[in-house]
Amino acid sequence: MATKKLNLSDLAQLAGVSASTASRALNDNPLIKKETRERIQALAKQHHFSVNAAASRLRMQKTKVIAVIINLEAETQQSVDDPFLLKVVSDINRAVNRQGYELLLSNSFMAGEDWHGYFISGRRADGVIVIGQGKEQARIEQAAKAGTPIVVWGDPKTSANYPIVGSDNFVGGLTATEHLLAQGARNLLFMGDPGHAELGERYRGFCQAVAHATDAVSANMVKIDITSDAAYSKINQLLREQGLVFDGIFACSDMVALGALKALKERYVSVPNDVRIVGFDDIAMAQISFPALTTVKQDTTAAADLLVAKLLQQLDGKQSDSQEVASTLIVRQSS
Amino acid sequence: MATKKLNLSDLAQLAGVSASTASRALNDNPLIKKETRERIQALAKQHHFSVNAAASRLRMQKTKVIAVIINLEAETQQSVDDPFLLKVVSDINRAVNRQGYELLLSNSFMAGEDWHGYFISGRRADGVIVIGQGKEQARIEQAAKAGTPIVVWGDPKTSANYPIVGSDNFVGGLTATEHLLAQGARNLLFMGDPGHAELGERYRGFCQAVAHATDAVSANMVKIDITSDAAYSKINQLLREQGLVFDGIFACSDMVALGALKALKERYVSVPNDVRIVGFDDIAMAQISFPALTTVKQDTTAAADLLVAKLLQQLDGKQSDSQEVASTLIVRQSS
DNA sequence: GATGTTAATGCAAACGTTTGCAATGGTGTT
DNA sequence: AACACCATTGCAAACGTTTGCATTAACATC
Repeated sequence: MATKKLNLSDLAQLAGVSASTASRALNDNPLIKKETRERIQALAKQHHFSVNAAASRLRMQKTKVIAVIINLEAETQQSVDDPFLLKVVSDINRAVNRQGYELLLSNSFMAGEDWHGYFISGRRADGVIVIGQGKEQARIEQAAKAGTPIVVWGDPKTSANYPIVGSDNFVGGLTATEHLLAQGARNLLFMGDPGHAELGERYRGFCQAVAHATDAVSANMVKIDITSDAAYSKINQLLREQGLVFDGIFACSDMVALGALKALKERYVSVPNDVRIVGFDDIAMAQISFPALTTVKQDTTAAADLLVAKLLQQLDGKQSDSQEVASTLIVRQSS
Repeated sequence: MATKKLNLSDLAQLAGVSASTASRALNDNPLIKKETRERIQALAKQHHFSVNAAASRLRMQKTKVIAVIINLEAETQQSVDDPFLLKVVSDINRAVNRQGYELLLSNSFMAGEDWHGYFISGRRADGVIVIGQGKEQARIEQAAKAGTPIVVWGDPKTSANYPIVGSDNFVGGLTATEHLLAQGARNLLFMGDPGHAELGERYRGFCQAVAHATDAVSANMVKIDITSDAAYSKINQLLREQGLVFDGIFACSDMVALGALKALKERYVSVPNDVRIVGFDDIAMAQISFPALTTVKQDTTAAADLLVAKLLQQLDGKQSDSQEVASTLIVRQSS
């Protein structure tokens, strides 16, 4: 049990200096004589002193905190545990820490409508990273307009008054679909929800590949939630009602792909012989599934670094724009 | 673009009252006449005013923030993206928010050695939730001894000076193994790392089931990292060097189980006919894998609520003890 | 020896809230 | 009419830093 709360003045007194000297010493300010600095720092360590962040933030007008908002529309229970989302959070956490910032994990529930008010005016964070554009960007736009330093993980093609970092979803969808065609699929199925910005781009890529195909190709789209459950039931329903009317699936996410895969395997449809499947994201499960899943890998690590870098730029008053990170097709056994 | 930073005094001036009245009004203090309160609250909303959290925390000596530390020893890149860990974080986030607290996501890197100094003395959080006991509990113990309000997700059987919430890993391991035996397995394999507190308990359950078996049973343990990759290579190695010397696997986590499953399928070992597999955690993938994975489900939602409740109790000065949450065997096709 | 120069440190204000206590005005009681 | 009482509001201090400016001491310059 600590005896009492030790503050900067107490520490200064112990060292026989003033609070200002102690403060400067702890911040390695060269104004203070080197040996004094080291003596005070040693004393601080010895007494387990640490600066009161609340006081420091109040005085400095900056928090050294970055808020991360997981931006899901319906906050559907399922999509929250999509491993991909959480991978993104994890990578951002790393990137944020590396820059000496802390990560405040938030969601629509806590932050409410007025992000600028809550985070920035409320001095809870210096900037905001939003994961997922969602279907409506009103709140993001409003926050940006209010002057919030903000960056978004989403589809960089979207024109916006804030920078967006994400994969080239169009090209990703295009190459995935071209791959399906090259593997001999002629009756394609897109599974996902094109109303969602990023998924819409993937669908556009899908359509373009189909349109430019040399052979006759049929293409369908089924709009489903981005969960493996939804994909599983949908495929079951299709097989039941229409039989095997497709021989290639481009799933908007790996979770969707894996749900579809399971339904097919249960009905003894051979993958990749009867149906070829390509997913998106390259979550850990993709290479562990059987057959291993062909997918479009998103470079979340690079993206996280970019997101943080662009946010810090804004904190420095500089402008920054949207940027794409590479997405690469990883061919495995499912196609 | 907001005109200028609006503070409480400004708002008070706009309302024609003093800052103290405004403060009380915003906090719904019944000292203030109801209509005055509502007038000020409306004014605050209208002007997008929000309280400066830094100042408030400084004055109140509490932050309304809870820090969550993901406590991985080697911080192995792999285990960080175990979906289960992130599911726990996600559930805790929900529970924390529900109690009106915010979640500061941290890790060993930021927090350093002295958790009490960093979080509590540093006024970054009011309490700490640690995910994972790890192999050495020195830092947790030290923080608890220093008076940090702290709770841990881990194995509740461990005796400690801080409350631990987690599944009954022993019983979980026991029932999983009994199930394997009941399904006819006689040559069992435990995959995991018993040096890890929770996994050690699961292994103890495993051993007990083996010891109490009526038939002659062989049991082996392979110590591996808790990743699907490690499991995959290990099973491959075993098959190559020794052939199929087991007919039942109890994997310490679903990720490990799925890695093993893949290796078996690739070598045309039939699951569950030749080998039965049981995992642990019940991550989303467990029911999507093929065959669907039998596993021991951990009730992370209930655990998260408990963790937060116990932490808040400590903030109220009350003591709280370790507690187990139910773990239930979910039988699927892999056994 | 007076003066300018530099290095090191201290003083005091400011950041924006919250809250104990005092003050005000109105109402009811005797 | 004097008093007590209550409801409502304001005053001012305190939370613990950081930093512009003033201060001090030491030392070199002319």
